[in-house]
Amino acid sequence: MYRTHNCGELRMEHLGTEVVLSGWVQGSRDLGFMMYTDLRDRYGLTQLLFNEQITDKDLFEQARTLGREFVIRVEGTVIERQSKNPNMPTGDIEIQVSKLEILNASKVPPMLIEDEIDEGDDIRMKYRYLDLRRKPVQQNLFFRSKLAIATRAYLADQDFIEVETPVLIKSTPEGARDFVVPSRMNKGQFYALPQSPQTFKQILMVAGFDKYFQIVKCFRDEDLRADRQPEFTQIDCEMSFVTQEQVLETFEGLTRHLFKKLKNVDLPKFPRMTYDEAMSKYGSDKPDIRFGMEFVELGKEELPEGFVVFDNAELVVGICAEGQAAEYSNKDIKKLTEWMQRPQIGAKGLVYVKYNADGSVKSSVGKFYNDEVLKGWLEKFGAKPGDMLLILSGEEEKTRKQLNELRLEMGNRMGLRNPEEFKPLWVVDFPLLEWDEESERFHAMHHPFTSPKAHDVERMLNGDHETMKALRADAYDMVINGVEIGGGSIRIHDRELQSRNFDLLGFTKEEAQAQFGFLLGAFEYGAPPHGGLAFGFDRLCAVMCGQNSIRDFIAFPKNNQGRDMMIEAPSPIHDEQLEELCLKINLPEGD
RNA sequence: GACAGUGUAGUUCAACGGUAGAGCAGGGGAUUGUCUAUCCUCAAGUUGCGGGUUCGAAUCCCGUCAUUGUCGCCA
Repeated sequence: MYRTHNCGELRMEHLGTEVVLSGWVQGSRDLGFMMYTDLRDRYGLTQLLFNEQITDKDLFEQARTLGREFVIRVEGTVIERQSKNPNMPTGDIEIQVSKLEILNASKVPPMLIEDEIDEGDDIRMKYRYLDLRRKPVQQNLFFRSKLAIATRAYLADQDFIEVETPVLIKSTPEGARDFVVPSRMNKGQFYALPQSPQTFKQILMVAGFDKYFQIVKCFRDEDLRADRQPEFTQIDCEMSFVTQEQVLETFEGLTRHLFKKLKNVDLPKFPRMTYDEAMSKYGSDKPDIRFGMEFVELGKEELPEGFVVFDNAELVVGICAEGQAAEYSNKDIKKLTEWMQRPQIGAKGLVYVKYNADGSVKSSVGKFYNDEVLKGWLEKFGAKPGDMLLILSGEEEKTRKQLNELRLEMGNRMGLRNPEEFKPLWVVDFPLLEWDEESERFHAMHHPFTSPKAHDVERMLNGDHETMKALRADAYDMVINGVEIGGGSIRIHDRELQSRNFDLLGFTKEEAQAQFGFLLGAFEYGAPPHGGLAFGFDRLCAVMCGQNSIRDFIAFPKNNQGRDMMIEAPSPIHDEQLEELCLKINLPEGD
């Protein structure tokens, strides 16, 4: 037998008990006359004692050979510590070891298995099996497991059925780039890995399953970020005979349940915000509403002519940073301006107006506007003495986007983005279509099966180009703390409307038939009204734990280049494999 | 594809253009209750790689690779 107890459970009540423990050597403290060794497993740490006066001499010498991360099995007696450690759950007891067996020695590990993570990502990923021994990383994965189990339990209780959908499916040109898999039996042809089970879940609705969910891997071959992996997990859901309202209520219920169950947090009813409101107040379709600092636009009446930059701007808009007037010297403003001018943000400049504590006003555009005008701005922004306005101008869409970045940065600097605080909301009424200047055609903002709002159907069937841009969809996103957690829509279940949508998206009848014929076919045999959504499961884990990177919630994540540093994938394959698949590698020049 | 940062001992980081050094880890020793023990001591380097400038390069320049973050991209 390897163990009678784990390394986290022994207490004073076990005094005198003969126990067997197995685990990893965390480290040893050799005081000469006695030696302490910490034994670790997933449940905790237990101190082993080797005592000159009691321990057999050979056993003591054997204990001295133990190195970090050796796997050992010990037999011994639970005894009370003479000097207790109140900081550890097992700190009152220790094991007087009578027998030690080295199950497996270990090389000196390249990193310390301690809670504090100091190493760079590359070494952590290369030795992920060591990194995963760390408590904080293990806790993340336990959290993820509990979240998945709680999700299944909740949805199953609401009569959802979990159905697995295929991983080898068909490539479609819409949306993200597909990962493709060559088919040996169908030479020259390829499967694609699903970007999501979208069409399958709709088919399941046509089949009458009514309420479906799946915790499922999805694949997108796009560039990566801290919160984006090439393979990631969704809680994918679909329901029949529901309105948008019922979908939102169902999954707001799920989210509230998960926060209560895993974080003991009672979330309030989620506020709703239209896409247009989110864009005009926050410059983002995923606003972080843990703090205010909402956008305020300056119109013609507040902007007498004189400052040519503002005079010619499509939009002049700013935020009010409370109590920051005294915090920013000219030099700080200059640095902030340079930060805004980085190519990633691309602002041309940044205008400030300081409302000093003594009531005086100072501004970078003081030359162009008198104090009366500036005070008018301060009033419009609701500024108090001590506050500072930060104002941008330019093309409408770009300027909003830039100000969003500035607002978030100021929120960070001012400590307004508390990771322990959770502010969810629904963003609703997304546009149906998005005009793409490059390809000069419409893209589906959500996906090609998204239903327009009922009152927009008529306009969609008959309207002109500008009308199309203004169409709104029954599409919605759940946002928590500025992170898009999930999104979905009511789908089109009417074949005519779906055809029109494909039309608008620039599909010919033949293309639509070739890509989505199976779904269109299914829709001809009685498709129920349906809709659903998908949550980014990795992101939900990270947000609930107040972290930005999803990598620490994935057991074996990939790096920025999409490489698995531990198994060293992707990798070349053998010529025989290529031949079997009728593939030839044709690298571009220079590689 | 673009921008920025990083790359030095196993690891985390220092080092004005002038002898590459410290903490942790590791080896050896001391140590009568430690708990990230402590103290003494030893060992450890292609400064990512390739060029260039210079009397002299970890440091400056060019290229390249790796890595992180961001933009583009991600219906």
